[in-house]
Amino acid sequence: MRSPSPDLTTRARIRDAALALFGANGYSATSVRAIAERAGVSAALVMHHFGSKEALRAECDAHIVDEVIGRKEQLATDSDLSSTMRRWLADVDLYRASLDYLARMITDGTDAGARLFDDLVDRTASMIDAEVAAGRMRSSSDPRMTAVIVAAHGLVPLLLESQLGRALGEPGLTPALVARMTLPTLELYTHGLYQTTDVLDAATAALAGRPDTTRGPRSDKGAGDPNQDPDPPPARASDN
Amino acid sequence: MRSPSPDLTTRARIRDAALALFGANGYSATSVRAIAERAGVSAALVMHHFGSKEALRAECDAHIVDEVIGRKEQLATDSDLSSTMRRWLADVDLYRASLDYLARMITDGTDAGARLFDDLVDRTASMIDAEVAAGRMRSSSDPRMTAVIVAAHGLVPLLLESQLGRALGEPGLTPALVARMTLPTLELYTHGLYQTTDVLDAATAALAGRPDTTRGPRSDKGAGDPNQDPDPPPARASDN
DNA sequence: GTCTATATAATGATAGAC
DNA sequence: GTCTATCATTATATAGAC
Repeated sequence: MRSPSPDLTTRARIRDAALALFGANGYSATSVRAIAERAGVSAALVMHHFGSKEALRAECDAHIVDEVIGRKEQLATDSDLSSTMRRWLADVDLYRASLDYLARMITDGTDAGARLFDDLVDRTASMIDAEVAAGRMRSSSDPRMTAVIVAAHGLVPLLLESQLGRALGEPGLTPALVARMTLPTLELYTHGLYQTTDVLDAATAALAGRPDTTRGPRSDKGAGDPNQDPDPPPARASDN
Repeated sequence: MRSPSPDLTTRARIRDAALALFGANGYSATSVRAIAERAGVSAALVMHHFGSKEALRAECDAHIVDEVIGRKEQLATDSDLSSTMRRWLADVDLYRASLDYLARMITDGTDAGARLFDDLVDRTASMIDAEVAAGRMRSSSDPRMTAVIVAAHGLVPLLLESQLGRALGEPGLTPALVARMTLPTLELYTHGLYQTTDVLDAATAALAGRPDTTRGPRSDKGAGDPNQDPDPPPARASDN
């Protein structure tokens, strides 16, 4: 499973070793010694090159950001988080270390992770704006929030890599699973999930003020899909 | 920000302190000493009660699972992850520690986290099945995958708590933001994002075999929304 | 049950030889 | 640039007094 360590400088080999271990086990669960061992050098050499464990992490952050923004990579390619993610996910096994590290950056609350996320949201917002202007996407009642939600949803394969894999009977996120996600995702983004506008109408009415009048033989709370029920219709309390 | 430590047994106070610190900083970044200090006891007492740091973690896991499944809580309430999440998110500030810990359980790849996720997926699948049968939701081309995706999307506020907050100009995930997410989420689940079925049709055709015929003046890859482009139409390579 | 004191191991980091 | 040897600190965990 280890990369056959190509022809890199020692410094780069150490950085890659750190990146892989930080990504797999987290920053504080990874010791400088473990990184050194994986890179095939002494622990002292790691310190010699980077000064401190924290500085090594910073260099990993910077390296991943460079990879995502594509400062090196083949020049023609798109150069944002979502397109890089798509490219990496298409060859999950090859890029697992980078994907894992990226996921930790975004969840661990580092500055670099925050910048990546904000950039992703901004680009998503612009993209949606353009598509709406072109008549290809619907406009939302809250474009900024919608952009945030869509951006966040796109990160799900990254954040839940192993869970998605296991829940679908595979050891991890395999290329086959990534491909299999495409259609259902597009279905969701094309038709939604609900057959009718009942739930949306009820929520709109509830937020507008009154408990909603258009409700028929309400089947009770569907019990499912998270982020529902803004505040479970106050069982007629305020206006009665 | 600390809970004024109510009238709990020492053992429970230690467990709550551990839960808060594990959730906020992660397991390996949290020392037994720090837990002891927060609980107002000696480090030795922590070991006396739980035997080891790892055992303490196990007890935290078990406690959160109990809270989620609702073994104690008010009896009438629903008792699964998604309804508990909804309840906790409605009072984010009060339940932040539990929410943070839950997020780590699910991403850290522990057994307990895996069980919670699988349970969430199963319940989501059942819910969707029932709604589809009742004519309130659309059926998917891949129900299992759709259930996994919907379940995963529901976890987003948990996993990206701080990112969502910051990207929307607030210090964290506030109750106001949680409420603000409802409508755009329902819009997405009701109408989708795309105005037309073009992208979905193209993907369906591409996956079916040929590079798709129904395509008009394709505006090029929209560059946005992750999980798109199953394999970017092979720029006529294989069939030519 | 709760503490102080301590054992033992691992950690990040430094010194200095080659 | 790279190593071995070592330091100072912190970690988990134990012993034993109260």
